[in-house]
Amino acid sequence: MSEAREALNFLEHIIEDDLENGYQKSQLRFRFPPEPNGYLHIGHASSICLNFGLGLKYGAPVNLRFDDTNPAKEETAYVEAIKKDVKWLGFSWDTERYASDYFQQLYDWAVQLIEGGKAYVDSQSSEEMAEQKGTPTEVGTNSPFRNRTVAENLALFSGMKKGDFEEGTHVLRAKIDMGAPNMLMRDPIMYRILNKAHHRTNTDWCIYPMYDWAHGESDYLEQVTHSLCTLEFLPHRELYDWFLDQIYEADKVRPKQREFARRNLSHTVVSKRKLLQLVENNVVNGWDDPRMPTISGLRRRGYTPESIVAFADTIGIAKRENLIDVSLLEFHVRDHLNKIAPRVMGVLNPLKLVITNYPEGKEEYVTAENNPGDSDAGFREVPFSRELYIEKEDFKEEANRKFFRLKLGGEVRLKNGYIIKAESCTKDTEGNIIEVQCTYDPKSKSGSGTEESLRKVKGTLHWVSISHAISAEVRLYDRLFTDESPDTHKDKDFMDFVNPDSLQVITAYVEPSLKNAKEQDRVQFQRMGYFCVDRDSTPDKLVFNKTVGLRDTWAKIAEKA
RNA sequence: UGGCCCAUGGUGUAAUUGGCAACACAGCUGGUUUUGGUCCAGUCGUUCUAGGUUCGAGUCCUAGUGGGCCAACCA
Repeated sequence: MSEAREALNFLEHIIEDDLENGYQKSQLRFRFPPEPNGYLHIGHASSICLNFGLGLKYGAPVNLRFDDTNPAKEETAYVEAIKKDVKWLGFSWDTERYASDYFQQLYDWAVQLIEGGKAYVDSQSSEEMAEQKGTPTEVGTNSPFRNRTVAENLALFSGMKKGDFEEGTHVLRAKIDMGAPNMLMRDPIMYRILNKAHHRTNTDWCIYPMYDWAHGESDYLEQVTHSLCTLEFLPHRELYDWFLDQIYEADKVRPKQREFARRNLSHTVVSKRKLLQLVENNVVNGWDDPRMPTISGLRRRGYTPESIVAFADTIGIAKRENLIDVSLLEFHVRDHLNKIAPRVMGVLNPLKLVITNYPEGKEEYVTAENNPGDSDAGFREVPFSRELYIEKEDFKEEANRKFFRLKLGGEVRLKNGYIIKAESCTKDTEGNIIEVQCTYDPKSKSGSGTEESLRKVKGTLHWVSISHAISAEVRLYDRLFTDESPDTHKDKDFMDFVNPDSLQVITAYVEPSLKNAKEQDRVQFQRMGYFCVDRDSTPDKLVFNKTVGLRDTWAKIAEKA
């Protein structure tokens, strides 16, 4: 059997090369390293799928490491939320680590650097240091403290650790090259004084390592082989390697940082800072608002983890800039929900329909298929009566041939029920249609096997029996931003593009089988879309979120006309 | 006035590493359908430009063009 060669992304090619050049497969190790300063979003999901996917592919462990080197912004609540999201996506980490686990080791290594003349304590203000840093086109100048003696540096650094100094008075810097073309190599800061309690180490420390000093060394301590991050860290790689050079021992695995392009989703923003802004300005109702591109928001919206993983697999990973259309994400959630979501009937925008020749007071049950694509899904009974609600958009007094719905004198089938014919309608004083009167063919009942029941009519409408229906709050969502790339405009702030109509709350009428629906239950309201039960739902009041609509060919036809 | 990264259909990614440019989505046509859904069949369309190396270039080289990143005691 010949097998087509599997398509690899560029990171997999790098790993395959490493495997050929001496790495043992058993040495492979990855990590997902979020900072616990916010909630994970769809971009992180992509990174999670990448790292954990690589782990699965190569049978390699993947650590979940919290990059918690800045106590000013980090909280335990975020740690818990992040763990929940990773688990929900279906991944398991090998060990749970924290950069803060390594504070002592990092400190000891820093002392070693000082002793080797590779680091010094600078006692200038940040403004002074920024000035000496130069610009991308101009070299920097050395700090007047650059040549402090080892003894002096050691004493000062130890004083910093003991809390002898105020914040901002001293920092520890690596002694590299103020003339380096790479700005990050111009004597980068390794430690700063921060009199803040850390969510894990509390007040044990008042000096904290910077990202660059902590990250690579953490990778090294965990013996991570491939440290994957986004492209904006590319210039950090030289520094990552320089720091590793200072402590690397030849018998250990030497981690390598490699960079990939961040995935950008259209009509949203994926930046913790900007998402936080949306939350703080009450543009949305919290991090898990169903309009948010956060994993918690997508979960509440009704997305399945499977659909998010499938999305991440489809878009792949590369180094070029990208803007992925959110409709691809929507495709994947439809694709999955189509397979698993039970079909039910719900009328979102009700119009009363009276069947004039149906006996008053009569009620009967019709049999409905739970999922036409899944023969194991079974059937249920739905109550039918003389007075029903249908969708307002499904009736017009007159319409052309393309309108496969109800019009005066026209026939249509009520899903799982009877064929009806619209006879007349009633309007209010403003001319709005408020009721439609129709007649039904008693012999046309679905599944009855009669000749009439087998008749083909062009349209099929969903409906609910008014006296049996349950009213429910339904939250409809539109794109959060009107622009496909709201945060890429130089002259405008992304907040200028917030869609004022991104949330619409309506009262809908749903079939009684939904009475005991539980939070997170996902259903398809036939012909309308996929919906899930929100956590605001109570036994007395059902609340649904619209996850995504069905593919809507009719909308395109209507648009053309 | 510097260094580095990137460029493949409308979108996102592939291309057996120099050998017939493919997959998914979107679009369009038709078929099936008691969801204008699903499913099925078909179809449209691509290597930024100019040189060079080569029997052969999306892939290698040079130049150009376009886009991005880099001057936080953030990560």
